Parts: sequence; structure tokens; C-alpha cells
Amino acid sequence: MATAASNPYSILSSSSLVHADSAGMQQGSPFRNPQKLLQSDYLQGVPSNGHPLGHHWVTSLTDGAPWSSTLATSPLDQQDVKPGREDLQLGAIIHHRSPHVSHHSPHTNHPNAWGASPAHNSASGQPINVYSQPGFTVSGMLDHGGLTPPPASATPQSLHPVLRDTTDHGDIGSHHCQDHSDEETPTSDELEQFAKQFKQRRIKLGFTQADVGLALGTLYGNVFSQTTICRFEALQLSFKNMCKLKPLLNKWLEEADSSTGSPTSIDKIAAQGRKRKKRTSIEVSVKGVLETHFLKCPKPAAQEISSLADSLQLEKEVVRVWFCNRRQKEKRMTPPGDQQHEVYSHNVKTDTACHDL
DNA sequence: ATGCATGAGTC
DNA sequence: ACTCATGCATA
Repeated sequence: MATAASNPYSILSSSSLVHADSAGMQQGSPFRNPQKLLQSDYLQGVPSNGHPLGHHWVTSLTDGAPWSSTLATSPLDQQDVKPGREDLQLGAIIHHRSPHVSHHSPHTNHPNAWGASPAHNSASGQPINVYSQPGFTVSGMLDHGGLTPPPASATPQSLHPVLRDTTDHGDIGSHHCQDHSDEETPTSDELEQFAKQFKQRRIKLGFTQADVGLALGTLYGNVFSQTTICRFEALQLSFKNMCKLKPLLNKWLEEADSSTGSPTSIDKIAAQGRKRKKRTSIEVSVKGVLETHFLKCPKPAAQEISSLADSLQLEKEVVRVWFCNRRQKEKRMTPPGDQQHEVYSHNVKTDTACHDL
């Protein structure tokens, strides 16, 4: 049942005290701003040009392949913390980016999966230098792990997969990829590795995802919820978002790691009553319909949303949000069910709308 | 772990 | 009105 249209929850004269800096992490943040180009990585909207990009991890400088959910590799690795998996042998499918990246326009979609980064992390080497941060001094991560020896981290010897030197891409063209003296944009591989390692250690240290989120707040001023930490570990965030969070989590890891045993003071932030709309539960049958529409047209026009909402007897807003969330989900990297193929990749001609009723 | 929701920043 | 980052509430 759709909730009533009246939204009694919008009142709140709430004093927004939490918004501290959720979005603005640039100033005062421990990390500078390594990912300025990331923004261009994936052109989000690009409606003007009408780029039908289904997936956009068009990294320009990150040598590594951007993630694009594809392939039906085994997605299970995100569930269990086993670092030594070798499900990545499908090197065959690996997309191949043209060596001459004159202008990497949004290739519709590269067939490469997240976990497909092979080679250097499971079978042979595995020594991924997870910590590419400058501040990371290996206080004891690698060797003091007496009881928690990361199965996959012991010999840091692998080569750095990322090697963006003076490869000037005409793409964004306003950055010089030469001044990367600090942590740069990690590759998807690095992020994946880090996420796994992070989860492992977090668990070993006995912290919950919620603990970490809170700790980040007390430590660096950026509070995060269990949800976000969870998504980070599961790689269910956008590339850019992952890049942003990694430094923080990395620091926390160092902290927690060095102070094992010490009761890290975990502050508790007062949870303020936030008026929120009750979560609407969409029936499965209705979801099916939405799903179908989504495949046909991931970006329905307002009018279409209205009619759809009408026929489904849902609030227009609910439908609109559903589509938004659905799109966002598609953008994520780790496929929920590991399906590849962007169903709707090329019909986005005119993003304006798909009128075909 | 995820579905639906909010809000800031954009276009 | 959309994208994106995030999270409450819930399965």
C-alpha cells in the first residue's frame, strides 16, 4: 500500500547538525584531493551530448581498467573474506583499451569485471600493495600481524599496476598526471583488495561496521553509517566514492591496528530524531512491472512516471525514486547478481525519454 | 545486507 | 528533475 501522499515528515525544523561535512570533505580533511579527475571518469549525465554510455568507468589516467560490472564472474568473493580466490582467469574477456588513448569517449561498456583483475593477487603473487598512501608507514600492518596474518599479504613485491605518468589525456585536460606525489587514484584492483583486507582486519579486531562508521566520526569528523561501511566493503559504491572513503578507512585501520587492546573511545553521537517517510514496500508484482519498464526505459519522462505511478497506484514520487535508485544500482560496480550485459545500453539515444507506450 | 528515502549540487 | 553520496528502517 502506498503511503499517503501527504508527507507529514517534511516539517522538521530540525537543526541539521549532522551535515557537518558529509559532502565537503575537501577542507580540513586528511586527504587532499586526489580525485579530481575521477569526476570526469564517468560522465554522469551527459544528456546534452546524448552519450549512451551504459557504464562509465572510463578512467583516463588510471591505467587499470575501470570497473564495469560485467561478466558473470563469481561475485561471491565479496561475501566471504577469503583473499585467495582464483576465479579470475577469464583474462580472455578482458577488454582491451586502445593503447592510444587519444580520446576515450565513453565506450559503451567494457567487458571487464571487477574481480577480474587477475594475475597479481591470488595465484602467483598476491602482494598487492594495498597501502599506497604516503602516510602509511607500515607501522606493523604487514609484520606484526601475529594472530591475524592476512593470507594474502605478506610479500610486498608486486609491481604497481598503476603507472600513469605523463600520459596526457586530452580528455579532461586540465590536470597533469605528473604531480602524483601522494596517494593517487587507486585502481579498481587496489580498491578491491583494500576493501577485502579492510573487512578482514576489521573483523579480526572485533569491530562492527557500525563501530567503524562511528569511529571515523570521532577520529576525523566524518561519521558514517553501518550501511556505508558495509557498502564499502562490498564494493557497492561508485568508484569515486570508494576513492574518497579509502583514505579514511585506511587511517582508521592504522589506528585500530596500532592500538589493539586499547579501548578506542567510541563516542556515541546522539541520534537525533529525524522525520523520515516510512519506507514504502513495493510489492513484488509491482516491482516486476517497474523492472520491465526500466529495461525498456531507464529514464522515463516525468509524464511517463506519472502514468506509471497511476497504473500501479503508487505515488509518483515513489516511482521516481525507484527509478533513481535503480539507476544508481546499475552504476555500482559489484553486480548484485552478477549479471553483465547492460540491457539498456544503447537505446538511450535521446535521454529525454523513451516514448513508447 | 538492502530497499526506499533525503538532500546537496548540477544541468 | 537528475545524479550522487548517504543513511534509516527493514528483511
